[in-house]
Amino acid sequence: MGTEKVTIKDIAAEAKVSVSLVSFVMNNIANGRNIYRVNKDTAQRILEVAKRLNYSPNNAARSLRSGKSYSIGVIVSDISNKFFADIARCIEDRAYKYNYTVFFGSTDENPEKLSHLIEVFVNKGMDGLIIVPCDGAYEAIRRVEKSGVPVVLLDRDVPEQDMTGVLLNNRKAGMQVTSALLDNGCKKVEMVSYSMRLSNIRDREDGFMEAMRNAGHNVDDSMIHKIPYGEMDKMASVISGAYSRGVNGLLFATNTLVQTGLREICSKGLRVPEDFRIAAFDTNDAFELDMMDIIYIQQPASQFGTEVVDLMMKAIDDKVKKDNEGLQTRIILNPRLVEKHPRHPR
Amino acid sequence: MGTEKVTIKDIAAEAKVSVSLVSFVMNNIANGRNIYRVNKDTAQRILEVAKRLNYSPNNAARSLRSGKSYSIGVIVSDISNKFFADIARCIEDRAYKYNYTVFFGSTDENPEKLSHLIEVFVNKGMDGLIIVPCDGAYEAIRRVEKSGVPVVLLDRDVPEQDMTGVLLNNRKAGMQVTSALLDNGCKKVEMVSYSMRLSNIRDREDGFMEAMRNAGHNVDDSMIHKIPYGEMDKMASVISGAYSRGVNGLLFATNTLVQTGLREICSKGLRVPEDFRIAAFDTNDAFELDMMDIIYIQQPASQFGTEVVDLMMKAIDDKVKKDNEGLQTRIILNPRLVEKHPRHPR
DNA sequence: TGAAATTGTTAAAACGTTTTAGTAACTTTG
DNA sequence: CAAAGTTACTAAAACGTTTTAACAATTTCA
Repeated sequence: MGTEKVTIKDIAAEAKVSVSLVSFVMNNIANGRNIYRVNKDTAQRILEVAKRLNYSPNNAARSLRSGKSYSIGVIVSDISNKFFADIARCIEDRAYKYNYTVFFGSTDENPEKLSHLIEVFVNKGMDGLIIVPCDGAYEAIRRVEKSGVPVVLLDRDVPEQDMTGVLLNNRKAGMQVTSALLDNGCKKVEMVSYSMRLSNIRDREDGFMEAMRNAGHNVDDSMIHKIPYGEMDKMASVISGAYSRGVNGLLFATNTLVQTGLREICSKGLRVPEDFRIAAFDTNDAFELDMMDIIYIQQPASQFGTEVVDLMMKAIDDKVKKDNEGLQTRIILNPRLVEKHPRHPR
Repeated sequence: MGTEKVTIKDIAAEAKVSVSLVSFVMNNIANGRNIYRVNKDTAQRILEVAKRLNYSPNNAARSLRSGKSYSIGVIVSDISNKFFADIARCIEDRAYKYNYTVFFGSTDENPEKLSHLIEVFVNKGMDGLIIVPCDGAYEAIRRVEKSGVPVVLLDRDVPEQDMTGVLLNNRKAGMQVTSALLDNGCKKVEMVSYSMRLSNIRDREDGFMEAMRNAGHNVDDSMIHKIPYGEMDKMASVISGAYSRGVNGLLFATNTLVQTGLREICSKGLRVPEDFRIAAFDTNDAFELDMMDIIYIQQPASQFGTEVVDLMMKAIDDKVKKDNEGLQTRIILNPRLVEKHPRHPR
């Protein structure tokens, strides 16, 4: 019972041609090219038979022969984080258009996990890797790229080396969101960030500093509170410290930070926006709740997805053509500022 | 430069044996069996060489020859929904233990999309499909199962046919959460649900009705407000209707519904839990915010993941053994009630 | 002691594609 | 009208595994 798989051979028999010809037609005519000068009518006949028999190529055989897997690996820090989940879906949709499939993996900001995932994905024969770098994994990323596997960075940069990637203009975003806090009447603004050395976070911090300076504030490092990743319990003292210093505007560097920060603020019985006005980067299910009074930077998830896949396809293409050796492209996307002030703040 | 892929042939040459022997060893000895009576020492030597050369099997070749792809497809309604995202990660982790890889797809509750995904996944040669059924796609699911592809249901049942699957005891969950609302002093409780015919939602509704009856309330259908999927604008009138009728407890059937419901409640300037006490199923980033006063049913994501993958592995095994024809297993998980009442409600 | 069973190993076919190197059959050139 | 070129097609090798059938060499059995 069931799917007696129809192969290229069945089509060849049915259409009374050789398997080679069928292969040519499937690969080239179907895509608009005709570098193998096949007769128009024969090609048509083959395509018709293929459709009638409901042919679908055997991926394993195709991979084996061509050495390509028609799949890419995507390594993010946490696929269940809303920001990455949204991008993941866009990547998937875009890759589907190129007939590529996508595998996902999460590092939890752990460089060993990242190295492990790179190894697993390379061993599976992925044609390329889209990577969200984490602190301490830069060497591993450089190594796999040097070994000839196309790599495209996402969301964050790798220091001291130009690599192809798609990033947000985080500096600009940091300035925008800080200015918005100040414009909303905050006299004393501080920032809560991670201590990890990640390009996106550093750029957000720089943007914050610059906007503060531009607004005539004296700025120094003590205005940015850095929490080590995984030590969220430090948030309590950060919040109470800020409150005691009379801070009335808080900028959080990521959606995970703002989540914990808000929880802390609530559990202390403090109010938003009366005691603290809140601003953050990325989005979060909670922001959708209209009760939230918040300013945040929305990242263009679907642009991230399409651009990063397009870059990857180009990189894979260039590789088989041995073309473009050592050329890097980087795409910088623009942030979008969202201000939410519910009608009934109460 | 780089990964000159080492094959079984290289190992054979290095260890001075035939490729067949290497294959036997890799497939059987490595897994503890020795059905091919290979010499212990030879086997050891081969394994050592393999490790030294950092061998990793070519998946395409292995698939091609064996007819198995060592991959499974997972079709959920929306992979960016927190509930499914959490389960997805657990499925992935569990499948990895069996050396299987996982592909994901989202239906958005659209039966055509589901049929399409089934076709795509089957054509890709998946060894089995884990499916969250959506309304109207039951025929397609039965068909693919009949055609011989192992199918395991997740989260929801398919009516009028026993199929293998992992489900929550939604009836019990509905009773628990309704009782909790009543215990918290709600005198008049109603439910907001979807109009889709989904087993999990129907069971939750049944549980609600039963708990209400048990508590001595008169119940009828008008106490359950059914919103068509994708017509969330209907929420506004549901909320204001409930408010005008003096309802003070609301049970939402899913995390998407409660999200919209809360937004609506806030934007009307109503308060939680003073005006409405809120209860729901599934979780959500927003629930993590401690400001939320809410009662909800937590589903055991990691159990869902492990059980569903284990069932799948068994189904694939049974299939190659032509064993177990027509036998169905279903696993019913237990809900966990969470009550969150923040210390500083406002 | 000779036949039968067991152990350890290998050769070779097969899986479904892609791609190289060819070959007829025509058509164009000089 | 022969040489060169073009068009339309094919045979066959290759990709890296798994698995069947076979074969020595050794051990067990009667």
